Amino acid sequence: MFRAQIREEIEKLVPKGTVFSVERPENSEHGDYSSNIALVLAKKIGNPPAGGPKEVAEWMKATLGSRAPKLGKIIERIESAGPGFLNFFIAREALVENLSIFSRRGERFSEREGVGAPGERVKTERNGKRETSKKINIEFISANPTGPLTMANGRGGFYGDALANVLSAVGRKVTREYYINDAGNQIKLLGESILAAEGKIPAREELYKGEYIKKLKEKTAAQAAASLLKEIKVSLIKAGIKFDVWYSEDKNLHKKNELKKILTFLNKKKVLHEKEGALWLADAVVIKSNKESTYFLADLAYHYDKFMKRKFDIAIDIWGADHHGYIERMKKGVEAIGVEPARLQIIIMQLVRLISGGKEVKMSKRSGEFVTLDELLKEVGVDAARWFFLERSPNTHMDFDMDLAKERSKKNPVYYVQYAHARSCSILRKGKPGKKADLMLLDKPEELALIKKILQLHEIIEDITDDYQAHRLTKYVYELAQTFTNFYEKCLVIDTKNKELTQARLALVSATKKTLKQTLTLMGIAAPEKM
RNA sequence: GCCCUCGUAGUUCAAUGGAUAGAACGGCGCUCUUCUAAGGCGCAUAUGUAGGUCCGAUUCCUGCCGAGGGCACCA
Repeated sequence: MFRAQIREEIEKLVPKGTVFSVERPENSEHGDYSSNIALVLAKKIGNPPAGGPKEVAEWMKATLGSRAPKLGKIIERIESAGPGFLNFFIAREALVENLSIFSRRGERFSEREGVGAPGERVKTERNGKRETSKKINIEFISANPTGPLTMANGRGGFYGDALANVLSAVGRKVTREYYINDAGNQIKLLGESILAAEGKIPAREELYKGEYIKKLKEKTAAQAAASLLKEIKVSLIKAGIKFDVWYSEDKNLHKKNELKKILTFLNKKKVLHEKEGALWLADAVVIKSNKESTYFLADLAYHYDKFMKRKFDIAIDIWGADHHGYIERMKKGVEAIGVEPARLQIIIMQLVRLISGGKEVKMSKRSGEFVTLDELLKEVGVDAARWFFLERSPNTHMDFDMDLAKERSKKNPVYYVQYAHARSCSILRKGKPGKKADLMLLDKPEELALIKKILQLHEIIEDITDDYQAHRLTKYVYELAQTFTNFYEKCLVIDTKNKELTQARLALVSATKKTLKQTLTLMGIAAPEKM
């Protein structure tokens, strides 16, 4: 809200296409928002007025101050500072007004409203276009049904789930999808692994081992895959990860002859060529010399289905780090289909190292030595597991310390945040906020800091909508919990000697509680009312 | 050998090219006869290395060192 408005007003004054920042400075002395526009502008034009960044900043300050009635309401003052920054200080009236609008809203997001002030749609893509109606397909986990989900699948799983939550919260039409590789070589290997475990055929290096294979005896490959898929679904329910579509490679592509159709389509486009008896698209094989199709061809058919048949505007694929080499091929593939490659967004989740007893636990799905998602959840709980995975940026090679998650569970940040929520509930049990609180009574630094923090959720959501960096949620909600706790320490909420102030503070606590719960809900983490 | 990701405090991680590089855990010292002490306050400690671009680099580019992962007519 504030950030977008400041940006809009500045844009009116500068040449079109000028790239500048409006951000929250770390140091509060630098205002609530700050912009580097003077630095950028001084270089581009020395005019008006001729001079360096500082002069430009002074000019911007004066101009914004007098020409922007909209800003006049929300900005108390503008300062030019440092090497040429423009610092904006939000007026208390504006904070209070927005908090009061915010307080009247329900606890859940409404798709129509988006997040933030009611009636205000989230603007995205930085160019201000309203794109809330975009259809987005988000495909994640998609582990082969050749074994149970591992804890590493949890990382992409929780991340994808939270990202999907955020995108739906701003009104995107989100489809959560799990692609089931129930055709091809892996399934064949699964069948042979069972036979080998039964001693019917000799064991080989590439076959799956592990205890779970033994439990599948007597089953055909297809039966085993179906049974494993069922287990995967149960694990996902336990993890609280929801899917809208379970897309079977076998049923939706192979059985429907889609591979042949995509081949014909690509042939017509003349993008395929023959080499050494195989058929290629760029430097990847689509039909092997033995006439079998490759996984890549199936993936082309799958993405054709996503973009052309089901008409998704954006497809987000969340893959493990071991697939990074596949990105370029896939991008070229969708381009060959006739889809702008930017519509395919691939997020790579780096590998997770599991640390137990101070040592790395080596895992390998094929050898059957791995920690399953079920085991992880049983060990540390869903909330802690979600928190730790969501806390990290996708391209961080993260360590997951089991002992830390268990032993120090009381000091886990997730409990700190949940505790803040429980504490706010406890206060609200003792005093109910009335309808008419005079929020202008809130003027202590701790109160204002808390209001600002609450109103920031809107911007966090907006940022995630732009760049899919869902790990911002954990950082934000932790800061919110800290800001609230700080307020709690300094400001007595229920004060029998001052009923007006009590009402105002109760309204603030109520807004905090809602915001904590909303954010935790986006992350799929419980917000307990008592702890 | 080629490609991708990463290298920040004792540890695990933050930081759209911006101002004094933030947290948490661990360490040390304080702190409650007010609504949840699972709390609060204070202190110490960091950008692997050598260059380059820029008014400004943890961020972009190049070399080197180190860690992980990919380099199949597997999926």
